[in-house]
Amino acid sequence: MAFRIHNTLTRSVEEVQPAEAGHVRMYTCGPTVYNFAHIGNFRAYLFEDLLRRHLKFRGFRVTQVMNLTDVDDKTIRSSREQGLPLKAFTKKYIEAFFADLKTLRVEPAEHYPAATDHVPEMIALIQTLLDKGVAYKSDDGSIYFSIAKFPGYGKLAHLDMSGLRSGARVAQDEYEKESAADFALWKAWDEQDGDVAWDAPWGRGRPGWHIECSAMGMKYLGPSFDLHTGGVDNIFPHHEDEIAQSEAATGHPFVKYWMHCAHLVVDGKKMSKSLGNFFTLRDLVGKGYSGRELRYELLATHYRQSLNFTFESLDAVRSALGRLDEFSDRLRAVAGIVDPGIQKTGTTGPGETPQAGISDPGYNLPAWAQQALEAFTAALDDDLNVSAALAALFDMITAGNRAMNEKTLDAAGAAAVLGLLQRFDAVLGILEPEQQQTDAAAEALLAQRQAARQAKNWPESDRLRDELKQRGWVIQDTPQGPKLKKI
RNA sequence: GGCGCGGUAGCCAAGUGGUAAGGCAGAGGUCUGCAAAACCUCCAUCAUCGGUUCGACUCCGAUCCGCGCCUCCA
Repeated sequence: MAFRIHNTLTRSVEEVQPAEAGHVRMYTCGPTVYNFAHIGNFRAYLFEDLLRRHLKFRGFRVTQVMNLTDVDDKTIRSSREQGLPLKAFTKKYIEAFFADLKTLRVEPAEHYPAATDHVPEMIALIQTLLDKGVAYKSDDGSIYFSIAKFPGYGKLAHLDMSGLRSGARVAQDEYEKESAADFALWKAWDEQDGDVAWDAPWGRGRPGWHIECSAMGMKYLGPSFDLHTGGVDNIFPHHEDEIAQSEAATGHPFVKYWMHCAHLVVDGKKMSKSLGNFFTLRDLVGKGYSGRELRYELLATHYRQSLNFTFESLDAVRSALGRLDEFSDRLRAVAGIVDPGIQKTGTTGPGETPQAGISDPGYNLPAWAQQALEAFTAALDDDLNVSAALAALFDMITAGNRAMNEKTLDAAGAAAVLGLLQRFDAVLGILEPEQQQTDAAAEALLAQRQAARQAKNWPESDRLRDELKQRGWVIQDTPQGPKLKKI
């Protein structure tokens, strides 16, 4: 089995074969840092994270670049409205972005280049395009790319540009372009830009949007690299234009595989502020959802399928994760690893922190776990079919719980399955629970209840259980003793 | 108008030319002092209408509905 992905360029599923064997170079379109990112944005970043993690799971070395677009119309406008220099304005949102990625357990990329730190590279690229005659300067001093000079234009979006040249849709204010579909490589300075400007050989101004990704992608990954991703809305014009300007400049194919994730909708509708269904990650964390829960919700749908975000399904995630945690706890108990979540009353305190061997997966794996590993791998190999991978995981949980009920899983087997879970989690990033804070008062009540139980004082025992429930804790009586779970 | 994606159980969501994964919720049962957790059992004929086929949810056509792109939105 090999890892196969859907390539937008060919509209077919292809095996991942990087130019350099075993090393994938990928460019993932990042945020425009003029605001807090919303959950739709993070759906894309989580898709990219899954891609990255599965590549690594498959043994590839990954070099990932994610750009930070810190100069564009909206960014300039907002920074001026707030009376802040561009860098000072974007700093806040860049920091928020990285904090949000951490909340969602996204693995860091190798490079996070900011557009404003790479203007010289962009100028050089534009100069090359001017020298080659595929770009031209308009009356106002802007530089445009002439799509008529690039025969392959439209190959990614599968657009036939001939129909667009009629001029019917040319906007009034775009008279300076030779063709309506030509796009800006460089925008001449105007008053609205304030002090946001750089000097180029052809005049003062700022780079167009598309050029940053070409310049930075090539700088960090080479003139030709393996993978480029983004949301479907980036296919045209952004990625189409990247291909045109990059390939026109270098004469080499820019990117081998293009992957695009579908959008997220909320309750079946496009997310918009006017509908009141627009959420940033921060909004949802504020409503009490954890990064882990949101990660699961945003990750569990296949990336090429539009994701219907609902609070109902987000609540379902909480239950599903609870079952995952329960399974890990049981495995640890069987493996003889003291679980910090299990409060043993009586002789054993929670002091011992054993480093019991999480053995190398593959050894001692029960048949059902081996089967799960194979199904899990095959699912993700098939264009990141994460839903099927999760199904394999849950099938394993059912089989594993059954084995533990029947006492057919020994300590070594349990340790091996724990090791397998860790391998799964290297890809999914959802299995490690959030730190559960301990509550001394609750533990005292738990001990009292245990004493009441030993005295067979059931009314008192039940009363204490109710009291704990009031405080947000539910009790589970296990063979290892009673356990507290946060509701 | 052009191009593209999708409509699968109460909700979320995979999938296949031969009679539908998984999760959540729900019902019954086992276990438990009672619970909780776990396990077992049950719970859909795949938008509609035609067609192709021995056989379609899966292929083709039409219709309805939802969503996206068609110049800077992941």
